[in-house]
Amino acid sequence: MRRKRIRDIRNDELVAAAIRSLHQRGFGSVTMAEIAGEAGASAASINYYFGSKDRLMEETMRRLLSILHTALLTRLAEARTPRQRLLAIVEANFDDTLFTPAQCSVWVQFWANAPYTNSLSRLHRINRARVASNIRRELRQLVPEQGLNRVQTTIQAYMDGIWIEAAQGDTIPDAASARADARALTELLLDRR
Amino acid sequence: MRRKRIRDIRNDELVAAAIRSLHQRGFGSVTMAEIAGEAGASAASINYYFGSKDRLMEETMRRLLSILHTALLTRLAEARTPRQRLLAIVEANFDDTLFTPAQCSVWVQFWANAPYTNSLSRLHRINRARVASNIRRELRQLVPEQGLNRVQTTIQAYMDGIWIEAAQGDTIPDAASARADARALTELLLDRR
DNA sequence: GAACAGTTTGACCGATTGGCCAATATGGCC
DNA sequence: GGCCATATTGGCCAATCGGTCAAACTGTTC
Repeated sequence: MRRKRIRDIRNDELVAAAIRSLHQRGFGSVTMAEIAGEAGASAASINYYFGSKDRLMEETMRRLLSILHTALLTRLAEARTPRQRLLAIVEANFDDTLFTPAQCSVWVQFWANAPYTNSLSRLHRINRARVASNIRRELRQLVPEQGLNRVQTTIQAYMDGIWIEAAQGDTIPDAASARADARALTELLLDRR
Repeated sequence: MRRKRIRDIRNDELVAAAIRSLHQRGFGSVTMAEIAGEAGASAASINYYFGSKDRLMEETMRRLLSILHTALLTRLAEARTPRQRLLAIVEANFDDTLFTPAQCSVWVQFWANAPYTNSLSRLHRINRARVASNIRRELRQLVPEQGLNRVQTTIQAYMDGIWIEAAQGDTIPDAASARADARALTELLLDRR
């Protein structure tokens, strides 16, 4: 077994610290010193490993996207029909590894700041388009053409809205019931349209 | 007719400039100089009229809430049945005066920053609770008790998600079709559950 | 233990920002 | 015109932050 390089260890530590710090302080006011402190390191080490604050933010967002991607692949592996694959896509967004207060919070922050940071904007646009494309691919075999666009938009808007609600923190997020609710709405849209 | 006081004129100008600036630069990076420049004034005048940047942000959010409230009252005045009142609440969120790129953008910024600013947090929590309460009041007469919670959550999540999509700017928001889509989803939830 | 690549940090710098203040301008009112 | 409350701004300051750099530390290899 290969030894883990220090570089990889520190990358993981700093990204994890960034997620916690973003959740606590917010994108607009979080500082490099806070993130470094959260990771038990110094602010300078962030520049040593990532080059700049922006790059750390970019890598943090890549981490979230990677978690979503992993959850999606795991669920897709067991899906056999278009209907099952669509539900896999929807439920992946509320996977236990993804639907936590801190990560929902960070995701909302990225939504708000993506339009104003080039690197984040690219990642965000690509991910959004990919999710939309995945949903539409399955929907084409499930609903008539003229309703496809609206069903896809509705599903995506609902998922985004649930994340917002979770990020507000007025209710503790429960991934399992979030999946059940999302599944219920999706099936309602499929069967009754 | 009373003459409009200069104070009121400047308040309106600066809040309008803040909305435009927030849309263009984002909450995290907008500066008092930019907002003042957008309004054709100096940065010091913001402190003269609002006392601080935070207070200007608070007043800006109050303005958005006020626009929503006005749109809601206008539509509620013509609603006679619980079903009509529920649709009035839903469609008010996509009123022509509210559902613009700039305002959607600003609203998302407030969502992201509300947890980290006391004054915004209060406003945000109050508004969210009020909208939820309004929806539930009508739903109680439209759906059975056990489904009430989920229908309300679904409607609110959908509306938030549509605003997020509009704020991303990949599609130009069309208030009329947004109302039609929201109405369609609401009616689907009412009739088929 | 010498040499070297990789790692870590304290100290510092330049740039930016929000807010303050004194000075000036404006405009009604007698 | 003179007076005064109101309105407006340029200049300034203290604080903060991201990023640089040289120095120090660590561990591995010969």
